[in-house]
Formats: sequence, structure tokens, C-alpha cells
Amino acid sequence: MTNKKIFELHADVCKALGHPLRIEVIDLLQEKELCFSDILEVTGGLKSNLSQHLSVMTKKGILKMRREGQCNYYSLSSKKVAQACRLMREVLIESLKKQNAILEKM
Amino acid sequence: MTNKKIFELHADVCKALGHPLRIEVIDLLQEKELCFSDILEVTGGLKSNLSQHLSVMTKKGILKMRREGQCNYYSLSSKKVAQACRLMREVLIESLKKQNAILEKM
DNA sequence: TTAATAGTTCATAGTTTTGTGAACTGTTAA
DNA sequence: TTAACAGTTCACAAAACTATGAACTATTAA
Repeated sequence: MTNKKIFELHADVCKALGHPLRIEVIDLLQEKELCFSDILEVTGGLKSNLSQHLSVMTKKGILKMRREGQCNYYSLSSKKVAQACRLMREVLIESLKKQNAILEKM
Repeated sequence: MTNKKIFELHADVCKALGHPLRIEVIDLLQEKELCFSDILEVTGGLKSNLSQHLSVMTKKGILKMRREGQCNYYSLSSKKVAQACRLMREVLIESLKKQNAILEKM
């Protein structure tokens, strides 16, 4: 597999983290799996919209889904997803702090 | 700050990882800082395009930039960026392996 | 001062992503 | 078998993102 192809696939997986609703879902699923309607209840919005976002994350390998009776249970495919997400949150926090420090100097 | 606002900012930072060229740049900067033209030499493409991508990553707090003479040196803002990126690469690899295993069963 | 180097900014056209509501599928209960 | 529930898929308009080339800015060298 060529390097450029790896970068593309890698970016695709990362891209699946790049939406507020999807970040919220990853946050929700840190400890335990939840079914679609549980997630919808927390996040709000249209079910079609949530379904599409979950589908993207599942296709990109970030989430797993299993069907049980009428319910679809979603969970993180790996703890690495949660870890990566936490690291990026820390990067955000550091960046906000830096901005704040700059503002206070003014 | 509201939760929804945090999710938005967090997603913004993650979104900055979601492009093949930007992944390639993060890969390049893992060990040492590089100046614009060094990066351009490796990645290829138009300088205006690279400049815009670097600008996005810098604004989102993923990269730092310092000017030295005529050269602009870019580096990762934190090792956490590289770590998160590596974790997501591992998620990709695992996902590719899984897909492959499914294909081999057929 | 002029030219060259190193890179940024801008305008824009093309592509991708997103949100919405309606229609659809599969499972369970009456 | 019919209705209700749980969710997915589809079509489409609006918004965001991307690549491109031209114009611009800042620094250094001649």
C-alpha cells in the first residue's frame, strides 16, 4: 500500500472524530455501550441525523454495532479511540489556556 | 463554557487531523521542526495549498510556528498530537486487519 | 534600490459534508 | 395480520472545505 493511500485512510479515520455530535457520542460511549435510542435521548436532534453519524463512525472503524432484538447497541471499537480523543481534548485545553494567557497580558 | 461549545471546539481540533496532507505533515514533524520549504519538498503540491493547511493546523492549536530570517519553522504544539495520531493509525490498522479477515473467510 | 527568496492571502470554482423530512426495513406485541 | 416500535436509507438544499493561480508582504542579497 502506498504512503499516500495510508495518509488518506488515516485521515478518513481521523475525520470521523471531527464533528461535535460525534465527539459527544464518543464521550458517551467511553465506559459502556449504549443503544441508539439512549444516545438519541442524550444528544437530541433528529434520529436520521444521528443514524447517519453513527453509520459514518462505524464504517470508518471507530464504532462497533450489535443488534439485540429491536435495539442496536453501539460501542467504541477500541479503547484507543477514547484515548486519542482524550489526548486531543488536552491539546484543546492547553491551546485555550495559551490563548487566555495572551489575552490577559493585554 | 457549555458542553456543546466544548464539543464544537474539540471537534474543530480533531477536524484539523482529518486531511491526508495534514496527516503527512504531522508524521513529518514527529521528531523535529521543519521549515515550510522542507515540508513542501516532501509533500509536493502548491505552496499556497500547503500554506493554507499549515495555517489551519496552527490556528487550531496543533502546530506552532516561529519565524527565523526568511524561513518559517513549523513544529507540533505538543507530543500529545503525535500520540493521538499514532493511536488513530493503530485504530486504522486494526480496522484494516478486521476487514481483511472477513474477506479471507469468503 | 532593485531583484530574489520565502511564504501568505485572496477570490473563486468544484467537491464534500451536513441537516432535514419522507419513505422504507426488520422485529416484536396485540 | 396488523399495528407499533426502533432505526436506516434516500433525495435534496444549504453550508463547509479544498485546490488553484494570481497578487501580495517581508526579509535578504546584489
